[in-house]
Amino acid sequence: MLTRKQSELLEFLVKHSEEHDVPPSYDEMRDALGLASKSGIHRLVSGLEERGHIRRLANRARAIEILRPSGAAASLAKSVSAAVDAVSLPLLGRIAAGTPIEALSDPTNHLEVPASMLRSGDHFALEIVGDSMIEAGIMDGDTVVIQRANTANHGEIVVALINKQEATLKTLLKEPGRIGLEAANPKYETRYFESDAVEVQGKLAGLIRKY
Amino acid sequence: MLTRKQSELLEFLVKHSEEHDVPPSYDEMRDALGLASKSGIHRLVSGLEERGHIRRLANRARAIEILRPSGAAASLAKSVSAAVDAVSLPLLGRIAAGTPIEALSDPTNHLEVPASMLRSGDHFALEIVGDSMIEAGIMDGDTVVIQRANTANHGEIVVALINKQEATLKTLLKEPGRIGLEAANPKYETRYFESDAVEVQGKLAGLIRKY
DNA sequence: CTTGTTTAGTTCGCAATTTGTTCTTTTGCT
DNA sequence: AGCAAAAGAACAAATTGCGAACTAAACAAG
Repeated sequence: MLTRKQSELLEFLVKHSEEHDVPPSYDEMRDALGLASKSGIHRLVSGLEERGHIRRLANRARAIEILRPSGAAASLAKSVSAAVDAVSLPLLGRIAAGTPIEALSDPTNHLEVPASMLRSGDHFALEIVGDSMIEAGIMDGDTVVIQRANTANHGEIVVALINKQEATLKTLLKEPGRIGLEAANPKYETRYFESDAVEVQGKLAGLIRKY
Repeated sequence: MLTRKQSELLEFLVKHSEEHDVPPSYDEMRDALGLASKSGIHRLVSGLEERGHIRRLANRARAIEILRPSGAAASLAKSVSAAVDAVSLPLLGRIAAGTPIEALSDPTNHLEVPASMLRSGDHFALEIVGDSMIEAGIMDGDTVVIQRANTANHGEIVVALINKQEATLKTLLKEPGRIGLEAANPKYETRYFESDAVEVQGKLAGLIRKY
C-alpha cells in the first residue's frame, strides 16, 4: 500500500510522536530521512494523506495527525494504546434545546463507551436535558456520543451552535440559503437560520442509557 | 498536531486544571510560558481551539475547557482513566413483541459495553426488533443490556417469557392474581396473564444505540 | 438604576523567524 | 533519450514575540 519512502516516513512519524509532544516539521522529516531538500517530504506527506494514513491541516505548521500506522510502525503504536476495547470520552456537559452547553462542575467526568461506537476522529459525550428529541428515541437523561465535525449532511442529527451561543441537538436540514434545525417532538417548531449563523460542532454517533 | 508553543500551553492548561479548580487567566498563562505580552496567548489559544483541543466561550473570563490533551499531557490524563474495563457480553439474539428470541446466526456475536452499565450478576444483550417500546425510547435496532433475574418489581422493564415460548420486552405490571405486560406504544394493548404463565428472564439495565 | 473602577479578554500593527508550497533544475538510472 | 526521484531556490504563509489600545464583563459605590 505504501512505497518504501512513504513507509519509512510513516515509521518516523510514529516514532517521533512517541518521543516528542509535537509532530515534526518538514525540515526535521527531511533530516530524519537523510534527504537534502524538503520538497520530497511534501510529496511523501501528500501520498500518506491520499492513502488515508495521516490527516493534515493545510498550510498549518506541524499539523499532521497519524490515523493509521502500518507495518512495523503499527505494532509499535498498538502496544501503546490498544489494550482495551472501550474508550473513555470526556463528558463535556449537558445539552438542551435553547441553552448553551452547561459545563459540568466536575471537569474530570468521563464516560466509557464501547470502541465499536466510535468512528474516526475525535469524540465527546453530552448528557441530554429535555424532551426535544424524544421521537428519535433520545430521552431526558440519556448520554449521547458525538463525533466532532465541522460539517454534516442533510438529515443528520448534529450538535449545532447557533449565533455562537446557543447549542442544541437537532436534525440538520440543509436548504438553499438557509439552515433548518428540526426537533423530534411536535411540541417544538423547526427553526431556520442564515447559513452563517449555524455552526456544526459534531454528529450524533451513539447513545447510551442506563436504567 | 500542535506546534511547540501550542503544546507547551496545552500542557500547562492540563497541569493547571489538575492543581486548581479554575482554568488560568491569560496573564497566568503568559507568566507560565515566560512571555511579556498576552496577545501571543490569545493566538495560541485560538490555535488550540482551531485544532479541536480546547473549547472556549468568547469574552468570558477563564472560560477554557480542555477537550483533548495530547502528547505528554495525554499520557498523564490517560493513566488516570485508561484502566477502562469494558465487558464483552454475549449478544443472544433479537427480541420483538410477539415472537420468541430469535437466535443470531453467529453465536460468537459479542458486544462491548462499559462496565459502568452493569449491575451485579450475569448480563446479556439483545437486539430490539419492532416499535413496541418506542415511547420508552427503545427503538428498532437498538441493543439492550439485560441483567439476568428471576424476579422483578412492578413497573420495571423486563424480558418476560410467556408460556415458555414467547419472549418480549415489556413493562411488568404486578397485580393481584395476574401479571400484566405493557408495551410503550399505544398501538399495542396491555396483555394480562396468570402469574404462572410469565417468567421473568431479566431486567433492562442499559441501552446502546449506534448511528 | 446608573456610574465608575477593575479585571480579563480581544484586536491591531510591526518585526523576526520558522515552516509549507511551488517551481525549476539536476541527478541517477535504465 | 526518457523517466522518476531528489535537490535547490524562491516565495508565500504561518508562527512567534512585543506593546498599545480597545471592548466586555464583574463588581462596588453613589
